[in-house]
Amino acid sequence: MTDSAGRPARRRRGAALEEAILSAAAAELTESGYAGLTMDRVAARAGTNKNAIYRRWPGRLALGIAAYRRLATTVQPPDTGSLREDALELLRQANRTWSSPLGAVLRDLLAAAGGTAELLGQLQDQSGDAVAAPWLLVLGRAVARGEAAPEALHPRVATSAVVLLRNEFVVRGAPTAPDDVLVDIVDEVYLPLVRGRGLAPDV
Amino acid sequence: MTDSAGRPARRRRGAALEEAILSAAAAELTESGYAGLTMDRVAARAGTNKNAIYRRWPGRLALGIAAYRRLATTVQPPDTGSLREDALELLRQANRTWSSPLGAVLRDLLAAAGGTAELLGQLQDQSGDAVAAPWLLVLGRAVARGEAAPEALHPRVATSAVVLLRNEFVVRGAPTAPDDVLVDIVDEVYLPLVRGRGLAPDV
DNA sequence: TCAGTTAGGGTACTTGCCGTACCGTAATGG
DNA sequence: CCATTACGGTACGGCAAGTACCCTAACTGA
Repeated sequence: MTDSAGRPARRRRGAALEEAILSAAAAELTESGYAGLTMDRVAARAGTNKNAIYRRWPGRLALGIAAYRRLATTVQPPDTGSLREDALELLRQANRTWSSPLGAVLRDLLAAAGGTAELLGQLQDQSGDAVAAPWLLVLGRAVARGEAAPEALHPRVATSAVVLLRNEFVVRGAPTAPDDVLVDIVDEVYLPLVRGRGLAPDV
Repeated sequence: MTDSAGRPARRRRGAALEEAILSAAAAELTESGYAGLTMDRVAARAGTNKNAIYRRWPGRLALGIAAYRRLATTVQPPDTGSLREDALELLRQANRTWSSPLGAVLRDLLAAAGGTAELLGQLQDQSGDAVAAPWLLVLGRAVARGEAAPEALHPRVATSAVVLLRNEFVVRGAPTAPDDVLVDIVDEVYLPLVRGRGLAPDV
């Protein structure tokens, strides 16, 4: 016996079923966003039912986060030899991510997690620490080249550009940030910040 | 005839009814947050029914935004004579706002508006432009005192501190940001940024 | 003053989705 | 080969958004 999709009647269990559920949830997430991620649809798409889902995840949000994790792409740290170009490239990558449908998903998940540190932590790999690493890498090279002050190797300083960019998405409803904005952030904020430190400590 | 709350049986219309609805919605928002803002409860609390609400606002989100606007407090720009203290005070005000129940409401509303520029614009008065003004004011005074470079009078530069603080709330689930973080933002990012500009234009 | 019009009030209903419960049965492991 | 576990099917209960009607109070202007 096979169903209409040709799925064998063989009953899946354990990892195989979990894989099918996550895959279906990820597909729903990309097609319809988090708002369209309903338990019924995921179950139907995975060829199973809600029991199997609730046995693995406590609710819709947890499933959404788990499904998102397999969609998130990792950042590729550039190495152009110029801090300005490296920073712009990182911002452009971030801009592409945030302005893609996946960016909307991530924003919805962050909002749904809304202060639940436990769940937020599972997203932080993609939105927090995983973001800081490439910036510190790029900035470290710039420091070695003398393009930036060593004091700038500070997580908050290093990631300030991408935080400012994210603000564009949160406050403006911009579907995508124009390249001007990225250039502005780099030239008006980021480069002056990482270069011009240690000027006059006490004013 | 009066109902159990003592409301006169006189049927309210127009502005009076709208006021009652907004007032009820604002109360629900403060007590139960945006998640607890249901049309039925607002209608019951206002002593009316959902018809009157839907005749004025297209949906729950629009009502939530309208109700939020009457809860939002305006920023009081400090003038301590020191940019560092002014900036810290502005950050502390922002920190109080974001960490209050109202902050959670604002975050939920921003998320629910999620890219709808039209609705987002109605919140922008509270989260965007209204934020920039006091920072530019404070920074303008600092420039006059010689505490900051004139080039720093740029909206993106002037508001960078508060944007970084907001990031703490979005990424970490922190209910409130420790004062250390505010000091860190001011000393490690903001002051170096607004002071140390115009160092070496071409590197 | 008195129709005629507008806008509230009351209520019931449809739809959608989360989360739960129950039961029969296939898969698995000893 | 049987006991146990986990999946499939299905049916609910609950809640909230949004819609549809109908009745009636409040306003409007001739």
